[in-house]
Amino acid sequence: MQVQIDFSLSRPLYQQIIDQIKRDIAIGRLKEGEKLPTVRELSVQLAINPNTIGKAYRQLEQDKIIVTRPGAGAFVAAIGTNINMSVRKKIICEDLERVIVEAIHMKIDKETLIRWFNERTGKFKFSIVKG
Amino acid sequence: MQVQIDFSLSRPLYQQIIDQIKRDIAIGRLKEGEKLPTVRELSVQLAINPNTIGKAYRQLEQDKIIVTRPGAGAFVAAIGTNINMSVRKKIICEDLERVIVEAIHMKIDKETLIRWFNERTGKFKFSIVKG
DNA sequence: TACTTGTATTAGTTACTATAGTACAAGTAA
DNA sequence: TTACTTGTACTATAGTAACTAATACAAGTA
Repeated sequence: MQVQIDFSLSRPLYQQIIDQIKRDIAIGRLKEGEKLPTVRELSVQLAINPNTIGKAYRQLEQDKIIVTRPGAGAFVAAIGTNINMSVRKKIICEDLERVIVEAIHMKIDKETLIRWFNERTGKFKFSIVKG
Repeated sequence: MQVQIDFSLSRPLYQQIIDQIKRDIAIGRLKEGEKLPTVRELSVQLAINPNTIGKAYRQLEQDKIIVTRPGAGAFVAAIGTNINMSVRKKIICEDLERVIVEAIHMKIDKETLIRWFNERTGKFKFSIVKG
């Protein structure tokens, strides 16, 4: 696994780590059961305090993105959620609307935005369609 | 104009104000040249410190979303940007990817996400297509 | 002239981020 | 068992952002 940290970004370091691990899973680069680097390994590799890596792992564990076992390490969990569907829709749609608003103020026309969206969705590994 | 603040959200108050004004413009509810509530009016209406409203207005002014004139008030500016197209694409696409990653971890399938996206784009007023 | 409006400044509180150092329970491997 | 590794927990500290508070000021309005 390869994690890239950008100290110039305002986004917190622990959040950048979470972002990239979730992205690697979503893109299929990290698969269920695969072992993640240890907290101490990553802290050396990225020259970041171990507590910061630990915070990221703890958050990922809480969100059921990974499963950790002290002594063994951290492993990618199966993708899943027990959040109510209407809540999930609310969260995702609010995020989508925020991007749309941003695009409009950047004078991006509708067709361009839709094209970009379709280009991006193609890069990821979605769950199997229900039914 | 009607602004709703949710103190329970972690999103900063000044950011919520910015979000809503930008959204109202993008949705066509606020039109170019229209006068916004005064800093003091909003601070009373929302029971928020005037400095917080001022911070939101200053940010909007800097982003050229509104034009302010001390003594007169704040007014909606024309939608526009001087940001390079490749930079705009980078920003928007990173935002889109973050939503897609989130959706995948919430086990939303591709077709559903695309449907939601199309539903949302229909609600907004995009710029005229170039060319 | 009297008033309104956005902006600027200083100060204080709270929360978050990141670092530092230490300790511990659970799993691994000899 | 023993020695080691791993994620977690804890305390402490420094820096930054968000918010509030109070005041002042320049520019526009009536």
